Amino acid sequence: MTRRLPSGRPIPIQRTGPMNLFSDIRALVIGALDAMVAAGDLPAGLELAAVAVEPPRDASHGDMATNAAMVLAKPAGKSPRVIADVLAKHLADDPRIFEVDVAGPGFLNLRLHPWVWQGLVKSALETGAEFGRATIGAGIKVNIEFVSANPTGPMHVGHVRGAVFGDALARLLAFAGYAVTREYYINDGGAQVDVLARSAFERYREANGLDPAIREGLYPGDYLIPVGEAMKTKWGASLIDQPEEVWLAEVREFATELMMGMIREDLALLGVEMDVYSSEKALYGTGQIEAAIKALKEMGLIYEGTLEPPKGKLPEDWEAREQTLFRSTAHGDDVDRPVKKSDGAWTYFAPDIAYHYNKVQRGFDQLIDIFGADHGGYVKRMKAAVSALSGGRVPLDIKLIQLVKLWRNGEPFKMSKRAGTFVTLRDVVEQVGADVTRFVMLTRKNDAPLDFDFAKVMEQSKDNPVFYVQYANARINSVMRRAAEAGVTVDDASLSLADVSKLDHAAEINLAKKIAEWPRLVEIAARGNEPHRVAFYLYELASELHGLWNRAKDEPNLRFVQDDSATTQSKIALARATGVVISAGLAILGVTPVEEMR
RNA sequence: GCACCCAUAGCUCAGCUGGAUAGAGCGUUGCCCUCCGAAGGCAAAGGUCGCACGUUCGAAUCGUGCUGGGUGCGCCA
Repeated sequence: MTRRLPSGRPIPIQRTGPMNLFSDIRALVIGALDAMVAAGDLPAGLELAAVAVEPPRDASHGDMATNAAMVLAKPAGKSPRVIADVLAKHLADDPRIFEVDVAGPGFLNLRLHPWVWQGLVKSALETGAEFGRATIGAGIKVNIEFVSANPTGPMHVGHVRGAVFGDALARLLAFAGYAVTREYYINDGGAQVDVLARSAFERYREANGLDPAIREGLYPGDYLIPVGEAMKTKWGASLIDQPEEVWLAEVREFATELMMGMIREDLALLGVEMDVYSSEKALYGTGQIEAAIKALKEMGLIYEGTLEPPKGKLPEDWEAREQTLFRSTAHGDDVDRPVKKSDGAWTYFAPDIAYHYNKVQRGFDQLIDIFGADHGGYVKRMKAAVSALSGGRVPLDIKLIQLVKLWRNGEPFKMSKRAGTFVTLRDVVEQVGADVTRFVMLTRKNDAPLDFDFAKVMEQSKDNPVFYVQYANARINSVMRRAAEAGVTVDDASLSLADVSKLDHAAEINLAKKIAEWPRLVEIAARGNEPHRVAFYLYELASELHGLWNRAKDEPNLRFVQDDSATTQSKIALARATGVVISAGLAILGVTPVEEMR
């Protein structure tokens, strides 16, 4: 039977099937509202942006709910019930709609025919890994700057969360249709790289058989020993008796480069790859800082002045001094910020302004910075600078990443170089693996602190969300193997032709409904720059699958593998569609799906 | 003193550009293993969403003011 629209026109066969059912149904609602305007039931020119179609909180209310009648009641000057009643009649004409009812203050609850959900299983199989890919990004060029750890040593556990978050956000936005650039800002222009050079020089003396003098304030880490040896290979003993002025710049560059090599390796261990590495040092002496400050000056945002001392916590050596200041208060900041120290040298903020100016000039439509929570004080001034330098065109979103609290043997512990409890990124990845590390780091909102317990994240039980999700995928693979052994063809092409109308049990439809939420979830997560939503969704999806599985103990007709091979195939299609979404979700988190639990 | 972040069940946390009776896991209590994988399953109890006003048809969600915790506040990066 050919399905027809209310107009009588046959519904065109969709090659890929529905993708985002929620936006499809929202389009249906908008269309119906337009028809109501045409029929004079609603005034023209209504703002429809607030009309939403969402899953109801309580599943007993139906499959989807729309608030259209309530948000339009006031502007239309009609009671919500009146609008809802007419709208319901329009919606009921659509072949996908099984039932519409008006509830509460004017909600419209929709129930869809089972074939809509069953068809979605097919869509997921046909589109495979692309299922859920969104277009809301519309090719917008977004730059995500993250990690940006100082190039003075290996990455430690404190850097891991930001690295994982940034990378997952990049993957998420790419999946949502943005053109994403991952970028690392190398802080190689400040005093800390001089300290690095001096520390490396002591290890160089050590490599030449002399006692290293690792004074207070130098970096004591062993990781500099190979740097000293590499210096010996390069320079022999020729630098040993030279004064610092002779070697500092050269050694600084040499050591920084080796540190960056180490950091790149650390990132690779986590599966993080940057597209661009930008150097702070490269901004000095090239006129870029001066150009950025000049641009601000031309807007009247740079002046010479004296800052008020902070109230309540007056530094002991406070002394009012005139400095070059950026009028960040003109763009939402609380006080103006210095771009030059009192001795005339640039503050750290100045090259940062130039760097963000550079990103704006490279043509990015949106900037995202990922900072540690301790850099919260920089948010307003950085936003002010970007707002000024882009003429308000380029939004800057700054995500602050809260601390990770480490637990071992049920006891919290703090990192300390002296106590030997300094935990490197490498330590973490080698102990628990990159997949577990990544998943766990993404099971919290970025602005909530996170507990990381080395024992718990490795635990193989349903209490561990990593395991729970991976186990769901393993179960899917397990039933597919069994089905194949029973002689059922289970490749995606065959499965997408399976008779999905056999999936008529409520528990099966519920799983299909959860799958249907995936494209919508991608959009919501991308809109808010919130990759953690993917992790929570995957947990819920896994939960639906496990629920169906457990239910099959009492109801054998729910088992994935049945005597009849056609029935098996349709049930495997559902399992496989779930697997497709789990794999797609894990790919956004940067986690490898496992096929078997061992 | 000021700014930013946080506050939801005994614990750890979700909660969708404001939506209906606020959810999950752990823990507690009670049942259940001949069953595609019991490294579990089913069910129950458990909440003035920190407090108070306000906006709204409707507030955990938005605004203001408090309380409590965290982070930061020129001459570090």
